[in-house]
Amino acid sequence: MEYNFNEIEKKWQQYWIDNKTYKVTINPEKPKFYVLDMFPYPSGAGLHVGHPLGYIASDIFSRYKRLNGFNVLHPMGYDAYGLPAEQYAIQTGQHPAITTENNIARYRGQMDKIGFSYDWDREVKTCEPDYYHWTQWAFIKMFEHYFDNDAKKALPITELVAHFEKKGTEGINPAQSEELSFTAKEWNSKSEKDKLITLLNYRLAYLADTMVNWCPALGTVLANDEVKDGVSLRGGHPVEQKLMRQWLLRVSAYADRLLEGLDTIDWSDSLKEIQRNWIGRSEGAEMVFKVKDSELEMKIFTTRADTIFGVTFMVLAPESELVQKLSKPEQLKEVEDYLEQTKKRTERERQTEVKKVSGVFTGSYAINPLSKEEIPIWVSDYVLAGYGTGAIMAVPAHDSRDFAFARAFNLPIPQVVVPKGQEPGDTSTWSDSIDSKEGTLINSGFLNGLSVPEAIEKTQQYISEKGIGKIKVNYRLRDAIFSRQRYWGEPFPVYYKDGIPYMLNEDELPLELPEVDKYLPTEKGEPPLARAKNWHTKEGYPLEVNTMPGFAGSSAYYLRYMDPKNNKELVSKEANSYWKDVDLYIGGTEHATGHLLYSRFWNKFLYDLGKVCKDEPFKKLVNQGMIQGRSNFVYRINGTNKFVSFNLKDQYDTMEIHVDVNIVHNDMLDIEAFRAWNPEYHDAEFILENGKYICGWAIEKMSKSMFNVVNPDTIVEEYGADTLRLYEMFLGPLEQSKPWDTNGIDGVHKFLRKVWRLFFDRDGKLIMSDEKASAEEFKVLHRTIKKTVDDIERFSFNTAVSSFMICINDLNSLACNKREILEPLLVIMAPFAPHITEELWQNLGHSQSICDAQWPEFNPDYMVESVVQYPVSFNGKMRFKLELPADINTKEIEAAVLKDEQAIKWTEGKEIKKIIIVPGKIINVVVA
RNA sequence: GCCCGGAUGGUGGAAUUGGUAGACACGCAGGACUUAAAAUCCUGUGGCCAUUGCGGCUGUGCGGGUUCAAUUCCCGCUCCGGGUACCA
Repeated sequence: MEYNFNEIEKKWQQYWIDNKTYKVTINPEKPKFYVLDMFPYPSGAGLHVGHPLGYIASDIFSRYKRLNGFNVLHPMGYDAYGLPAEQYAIQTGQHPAITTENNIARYRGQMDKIGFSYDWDREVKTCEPDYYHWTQWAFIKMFEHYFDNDAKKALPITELVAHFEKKGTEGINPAQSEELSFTAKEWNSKSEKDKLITLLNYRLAYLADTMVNWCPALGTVLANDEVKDGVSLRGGHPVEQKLMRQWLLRVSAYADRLLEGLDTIDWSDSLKEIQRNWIGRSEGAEMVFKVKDSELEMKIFTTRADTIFGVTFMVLAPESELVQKLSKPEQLKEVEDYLEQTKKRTERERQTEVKKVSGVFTGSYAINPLSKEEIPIWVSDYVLAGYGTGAIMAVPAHDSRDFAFARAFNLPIPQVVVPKGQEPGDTSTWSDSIDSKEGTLINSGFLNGLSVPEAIEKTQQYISEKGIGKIKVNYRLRDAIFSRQRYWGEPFPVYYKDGIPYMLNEDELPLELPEVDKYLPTEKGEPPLARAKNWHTKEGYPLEVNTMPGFAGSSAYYLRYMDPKNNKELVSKEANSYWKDVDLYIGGTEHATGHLLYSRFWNKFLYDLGKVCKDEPFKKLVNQGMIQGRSNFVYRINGTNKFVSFNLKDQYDTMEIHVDVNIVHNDMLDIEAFRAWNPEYHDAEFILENGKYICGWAIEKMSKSMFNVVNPDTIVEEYGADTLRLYEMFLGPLEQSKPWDTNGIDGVHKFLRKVWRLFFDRDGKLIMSDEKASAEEFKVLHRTIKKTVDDIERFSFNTAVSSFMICINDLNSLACNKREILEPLLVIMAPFAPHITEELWQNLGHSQSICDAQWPEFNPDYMVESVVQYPVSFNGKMRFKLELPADINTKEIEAAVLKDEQAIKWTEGKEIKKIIIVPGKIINVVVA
């Protein structure tokens, strides 16, 4: 009987379903372990071999933990809302719910064939009302809370209101959009409407007019993490800045906690670094510059207060409100022209034309609070409205942007910092600003002679005392825009009364997504939901027509898995206090600044509410690398239908053509399949080398257009799921990106057949012996157990697979068929190749699934050696090996080496200076 | 520009704490079995030199350094990948 993977895999996949092998429930008797995969967006293309890489790794870890006595939560679901389904709906008129459901079914089918140990009873789909009920619920809660900077947590907005009623804004420190200050009397005299408008300034979910990334092609706004290089991440469409009234989440309030939390979690350094950069904390000072002959003031943020004597002009962002106020009548026309001109530039142009200096003088002057000098105020788009205060003090000598600007407009460039070991220079000869992070202050009044850090300290002290400014921390992280002008997303639980937003009652949730006649904006340009009939409350108030963005549904899904059927709350106390947090999260780095930041924010908010018991949701995170495509090429001789093999192509004038990698094996073209692949090639002729047609290859992105997409189904059919699992792991380190290359897959498949033959003879008879195993056999087994444990624990699955190969090769040469050895071996291989091990396990007479077997304990006694093969080196170069008893001491080893014949040959005529002996490891003889 | 990774045979990769570089696998070459093929098994396989035997030299992107000993640590570069950017 041969290893019939098709039959075996089908059999066990059915067995696992029938026996609910992977169903998991709360069990206080056992320690919990939560292994999570980033759930997929079910696209129309189905899974390709890159997707399961992380799933296989997490599955191995889950099974490993289960065999070690843990109660393992290992769920899967779908991030089902999203743009592609809607785009498709627009084109075809098909309801996105239907295409999404179809795609999910396809994904599920593909995943089932790989033999994952998911508890499918816990499946979630973000587009189902039972699920988004809790997305909407969380939104209402955010609306009803504000962030208290002193308590460093979210508190009910009612507490803020109570404070306002008694003391106004006095003595309270809330996170806010705009710094407001009013007395209790002022608050109490506000109208109800005014109060509600004012409160939006504090709510964690709030409505505001903000500059948004508007993507005309997608007809929606996008969050910062959905935009890259001025184009949408999805589709690559241009994005422009637009002022719109939008829902936002006050993520910035949690900036400090998001930053500090990174120190407590086990994520890769690079990922933590990406998040740190994205949060972008910078300490500095906020300073006030008075405007000459005016009551107005300019507020700026700087990290380099020490360079204030080097300021020769001020710059406002074009979007700043001060621009209008500060522009003198004689300059107004010019300023307005400039604003018009910058408005026209898209974000993309603004970024690509970084070097192009532009700006306009307002006609106003500011007064340097320290030097009392009058300095001109300019407007330029190199200053961003969204960061700091939207205004800067320009220090041209020590900032390259300010330098370029000063040069372009002939503004003075005084040097104020001299780098260590240098003399003050003539700035008119400079081609760029000079670095000023270290050095000594000059031309700076009372700061002269101080070092940079001393000067920063002294200036900050001075401006605080004089009330010119204050020390301030700024963040790059901005609040997340939460509205999308699209159909296929969660509806907001919001209605409007007199233009003011109100939340639905919790008992009215979920607010289900309505049907619409078309998935397009209305004539008036309103989002698709405005087409829905009866889209208002019982009382007739209109409901919100925006929907939530993609990251809404993925921000708390890991909590829902703990208690997926609960219709009273997101997750019960009981379930949350048992499962707590995700112990291992595996997914791609592409979510570093989106999902992984938002869900940490979302979780921290729920933590503040007391709904979850952990401040950080994902204890350990591992990024799997991307699987790239490996394309194959054929070479057609120009003007013919003749194809020449790779190594002969230089002799002809050829054209490189992509060929479907599925009809190429080990770079060898299946000529018949090629002829059938495309009618154009039906009569193709070939120039072969050694009777074969060899294809060229290249590493490219896996995509349909390059014909290099490989589906897991194809591999499963040809080699089986166990081979696919082993091979994806064997390909290399999990975290590394690598091309999919099937050239080595025969090796792992051959390995599984060897395993099979250890159990069955040629006639399919089980050859299992109950004889006592030899010391040698035990040594092989226990060496493998130890290696496997070490490798799994450090996510080095590729070396674990090779240790299995070594083990099987060794047992083969020992002709070992002893139950004592093979049974534990099956258990340690089970996480990697669950089907074949189940089958063999059953053949050994077990009636229970191998999933519930016990992990064999490593016994070091079997590893003890009586002799050591010492490598003997001379001056660090290994020359020969010397077998010595393991229990002799250093002196004895030295003596043994010195009298060894080969050692004598190497030391002949030379002086032995030293002999280094690391017992059990190495001997190194140092000779002159 | 800045930050973070990485570079090892023809290929994917291994070497976990500074201690035998190239495990394991693919590919290739040769051989066994076979009428033949497939499957399977055996041998060899970093490079150069010597191959009549032992063997010798060299080698982990490049150039230095530390050390008895460096793929591993330090300094300086080159190239590749990722993140990020008029962030004041």
